[in-house]
Amino acid sequence: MQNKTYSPKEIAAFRGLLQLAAGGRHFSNIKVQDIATAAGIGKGTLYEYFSSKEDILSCTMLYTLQQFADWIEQQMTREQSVYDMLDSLLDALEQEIFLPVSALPMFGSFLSHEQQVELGMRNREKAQETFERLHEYERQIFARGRQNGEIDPSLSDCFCEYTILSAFGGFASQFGKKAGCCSDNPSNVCKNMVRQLIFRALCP
Amino acid sequence: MQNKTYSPKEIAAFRGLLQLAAGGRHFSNIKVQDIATAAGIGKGTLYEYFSSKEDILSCTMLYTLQQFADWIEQQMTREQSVYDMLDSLLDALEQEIFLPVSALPMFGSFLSHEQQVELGMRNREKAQETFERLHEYERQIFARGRQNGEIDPSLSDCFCEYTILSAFGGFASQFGKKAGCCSDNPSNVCKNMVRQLIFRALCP
Amino acid sequence: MQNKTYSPKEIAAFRGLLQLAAGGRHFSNIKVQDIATAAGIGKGTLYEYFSSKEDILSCTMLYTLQQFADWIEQQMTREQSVYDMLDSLLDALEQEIFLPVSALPMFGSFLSHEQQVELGMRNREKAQETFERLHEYERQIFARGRQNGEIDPSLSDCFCEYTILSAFGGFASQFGKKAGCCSDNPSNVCKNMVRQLIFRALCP
Amino acid sequence: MQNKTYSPKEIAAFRGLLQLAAGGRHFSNIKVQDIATAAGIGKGTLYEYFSSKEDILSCTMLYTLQQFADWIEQQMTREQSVYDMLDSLLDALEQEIFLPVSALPMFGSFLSHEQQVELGMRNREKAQETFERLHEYERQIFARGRQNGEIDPSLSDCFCEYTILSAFGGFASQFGKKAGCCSDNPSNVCKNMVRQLIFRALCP
DNA sequence: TATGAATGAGGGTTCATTCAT
DNA sequence: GATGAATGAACCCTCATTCAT
Repeated sequence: MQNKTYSPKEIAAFRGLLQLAAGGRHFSNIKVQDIATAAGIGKGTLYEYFSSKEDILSCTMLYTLQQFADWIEQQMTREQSVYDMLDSLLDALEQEIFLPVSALPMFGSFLSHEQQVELGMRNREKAQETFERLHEYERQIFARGRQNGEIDPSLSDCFCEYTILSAFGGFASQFGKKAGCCSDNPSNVCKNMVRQLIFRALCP
Repeated sequence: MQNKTYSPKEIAAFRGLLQLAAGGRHFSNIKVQDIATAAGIGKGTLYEYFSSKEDILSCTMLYTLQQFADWIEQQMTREQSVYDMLDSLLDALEQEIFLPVSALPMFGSFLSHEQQVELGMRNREKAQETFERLHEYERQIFARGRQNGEIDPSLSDCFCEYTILSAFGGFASQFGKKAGCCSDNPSNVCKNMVRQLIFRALCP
Repeated sequence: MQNKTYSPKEIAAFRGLLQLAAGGRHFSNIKVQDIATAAGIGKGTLYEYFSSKEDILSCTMLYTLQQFADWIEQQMTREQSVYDMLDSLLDALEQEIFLPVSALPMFGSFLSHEQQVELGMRNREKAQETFERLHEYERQIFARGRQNGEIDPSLSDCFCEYTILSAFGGFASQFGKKAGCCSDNPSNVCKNMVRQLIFRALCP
Repeated sequence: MQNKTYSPKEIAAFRGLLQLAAGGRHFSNIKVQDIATAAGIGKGTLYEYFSSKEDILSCTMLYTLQQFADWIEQQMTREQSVYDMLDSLLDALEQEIFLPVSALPMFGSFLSHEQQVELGMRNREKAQETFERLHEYERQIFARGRQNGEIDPSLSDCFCEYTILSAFGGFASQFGKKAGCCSDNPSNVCKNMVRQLIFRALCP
């Protein structure tokens, strides 16, 4: 239950990588030197904490998943509606509280399924545990949404999840393009679209 | 207006690359030798037709965009509802008529925005032209949908496009995972979810 | 029974490595680039023929063993005394017919026993076969020597082999020092010492 | 004349390195961390006493040479035959009194001549002095052997030295292979072969 | 025209050395 | 004094690109 604690250098590496990923670069195009520079540490130092470049990715993803799960857990204690929670999430992403929004794709289609499966080589158990934690929260949130009348009770958890992931996937994609099709404050427009898509798709 | 015609070797290269991308591999992880092998031609031959590995990608994307635009154009001549057209599209993707469905992410969030912008190095004009063709079709389709009562007239083109791209992005992502959260025929379940998401998000 | 045939590039690599080893450098101190340069080919080319730096060593050793076994086989057909054969061997080494004499240590104490055992990873069978061929020749030569009255019949094959390896080991070691303790033509003095050591140790 | 005295940490480093070398590993394959671990001290501490990895080797060699010269000097005071002294030496090596026998190659062909020359960077004078001491003892021992009728008077010091070095080189090499060609107590067999080779080669 | 052998720039990784504690 | 975390030069190896055939 207790999350692993990370050394400052490890966290620097995580943040460095996420920052680079936020630039839209694929992991294959990110050099170890880039991560080191972004983290403000020496290249060799990375290998004191990680066994390989792949390991950096896998640990970064686990770290982020854990941060995200912790954040969700905390949100769940507040008595808020599903859509309020969604707004909090959009704000948190934008403020890069636990993840630069632009790094989202790294957790989605950016990774091949194989890579996502391999994610855990070193962390398989922790990752599995965290995934299950997140799934459990998800189930609770959807259940609450159905009770509140926010989510159409006829919709399956599977569809709800697909809706949300798609909306965020599109969000990150649009966000990356900065301007998108709409001209004034792009961030707000994007957020509104995410909110609207999810609302329309899930409301009774 | 006239699409460039491609030699058999070029088409072999396109199909080879799309086939590899369909495996979920990112372009950076695909070797030139892999493309040559998948295309059934020699590695050196690729360089007779393309100036670089990047060029292969950019030409493949243009080729696919053109194929897609041609397909849409053809569909538009038929008097079908927007949702029928959507079904045709889902079938076409599944039958890999112009694009292995799993290669879709390569055209979406898989590519950084920078890469998408660079797409055209060699093909900028052609690509721009084709994008505009597609946008024009899109506008016509959305307009038709609003007239038919299939699309809520209060929704902007921007939101409609975002909805459709998100749904397909999620589709490709789920498709790549083969099984997904739902057990029986995954392809049908996926298609139903795409259809349902778009319908619920756009209907009046 | 048929030795593998080698491409010109492979042979160039073998000769390049032996030439470097002849300089007395240990394998760990020889860079892949050094081998490539000594062989007169590109660094990348080496990896078209060998899977790793270790593989270059292991193949070079097998090649040399085979060359040596072939040479011995050929010598055995001539009706010469054991000491004449010894002289031929000393000459052949000096003329680098199959091995620069200074590279001899590479086949002796230069390599740890573990390395010698691992020698064959890729070539284990071929190496074993060649070692056995050499052992068989050795037995025949010692037997002939005993019949000729050149070798004391009371001496075991084991002691004879130890004597010869020690003498050549010392030879290579002295040879490497070029001058050694004796001033005029060092090569001849060395050769005479090898001959004398073996003769005195083995004669009846 | 007075040997340098060494601190306990220096001696720990010497012993650590010799122990590792006894495993048959070449100096290039031994990491500084390995030496530190084998010596039971911190890696940084090594650099308090030695200027570089090379320096550790060079000092270890000088240390061992001095230990050896002291041992020989002590043996010379005893009135024993050359062959008795040889036996004492074989026993001492086996009991690792001043040098693990398996580390012998490091002092022989294991090192390129260049390395042996460079040995003294920091210790050139001390090393030269010790070498000369050893040479002087050697001369006295050979002279005594000739007087005793143990060594053929017609043999030069040069040949005698070559014989002994070769025999020990072969000894170390065989020793490293543990089993060798002879099955029962390998150590005894090896020692017997050394003794026999030297005896047969040098006796009148 | 089509090819793949050859290449070397560039990447991931190791490890001798330094230096703050 | 003793340490080991931090470092980056230098290594092995990959792979996009070229070019002789």
